[in-house]
Amino acid sequence: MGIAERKIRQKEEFRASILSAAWVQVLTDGWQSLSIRKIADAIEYSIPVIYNHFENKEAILLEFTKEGFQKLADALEQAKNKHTGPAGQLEAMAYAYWDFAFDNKEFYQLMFGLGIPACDRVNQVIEMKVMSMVMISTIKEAIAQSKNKDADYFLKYHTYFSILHGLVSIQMIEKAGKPSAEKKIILQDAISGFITALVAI
Amino acid sequence: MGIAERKIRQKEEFRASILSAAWVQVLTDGWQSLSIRKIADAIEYSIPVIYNHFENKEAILLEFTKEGFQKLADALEQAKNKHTGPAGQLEAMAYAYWDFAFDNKEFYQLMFGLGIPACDRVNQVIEMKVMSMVMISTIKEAIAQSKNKDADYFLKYHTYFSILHGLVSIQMIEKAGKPSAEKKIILQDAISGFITALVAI
DNA sequence: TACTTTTGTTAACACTGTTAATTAAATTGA
DNA sequence: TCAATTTAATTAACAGTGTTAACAAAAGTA
Repeated sequence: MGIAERKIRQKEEFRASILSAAWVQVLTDGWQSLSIRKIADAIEYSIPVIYNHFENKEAILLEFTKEGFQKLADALEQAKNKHTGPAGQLEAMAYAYWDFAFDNKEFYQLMFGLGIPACDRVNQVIEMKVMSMVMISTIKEAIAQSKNKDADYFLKYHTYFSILHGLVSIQMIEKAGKPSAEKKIILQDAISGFITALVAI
Repeated sequence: MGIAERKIRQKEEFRASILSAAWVQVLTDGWQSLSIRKIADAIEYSIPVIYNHFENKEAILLEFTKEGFQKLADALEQAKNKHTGPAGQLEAMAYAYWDFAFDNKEFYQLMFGLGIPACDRVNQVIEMKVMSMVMISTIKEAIAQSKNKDADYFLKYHTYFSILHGLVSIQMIEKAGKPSAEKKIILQDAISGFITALVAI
């Protein structure tokens, strides 16, 4: 009797329709405004049916997080396979990473918990510009004393800032507590590379 | 008549008490669980009084965001002033940045919209490890072909990943739309520095 | 057909931010 | 000092949110 098989198939279809409806919501209004109620409304079922297929809202987000990392991994692998040498591969993967992030913004923001609220907020915080200025002035001095005096200070500032934020936020995502003192060598490694490239070259 | 002055002073105290109560909430349960109702409860006033001092919840968060950036700017400046050469300053500022982030985790997460949800999520996503493996294997190859064959591949992977994520997320925070093709030179700049340090040294 | 299991719905709970209408308090003017 | 006015604070509600217990309807099994 194929009844059991059909039921499994139907359950799978139902599950897919939930994810599909959720995805439409996300593309329209972002993760913040995704709600179980809206999904239920879109698939024209009552709210609790969704809980027959997903334990909670978090489980739905987890599904998309997995999908996102799978897509990213695929994109990186594909970029890697187009080159032979590891240096070229790392460069190609970097571009692929960048492209993935901005071509799949919703995925990326979910995967790394990038809250959009800060987006609107940060831009009206002049205090941030104070911080920028401290960084930029030092970068300018460094360039002035370096061999490559026509380096783009704003570019270098952006790089410096991004490296710092990247190190910190990846660390925060991966582990909850304070990072061990040893973890600072990651910072040391990354920033010494930057400074060397900035000053000595 | 000092009544007006007293009223202004009281209003300022009230405002401060709201922020103070909010901060206690944040330290206890994080940004996600901060609510107007809990603040009102803590200061033993009804809910709407809060709206006499802050336009909305976002305005309260904005206040803390400003404070956070001010603290960060101060920390950076202080670190900078302990050194004379720009290279040493940039290094010291990097450590100060790192320390600020982990000593003021709540501030940092608010300032850069780091959603904690991803924290719990990411750790149970095996798909992320697939992505890591693609990166790590390439890093390993690069090290094998480099002059410094006993470089720590995991450290280098972490650095590579952090640079990429930092560049992307800073870009996403600063501007809403897709970054122009020119913005890719930031990526090129940062990643070429990393690859050079990894392979050629 | 009668029984059992699965599936879906209604209604509610406990929250959230925000605001209109109303009452209480404080200040001002006569 | 007393009435009028302005300011401050409250109650109650609106429109949402995730989640779940209790119940009804449909489907499958004997």
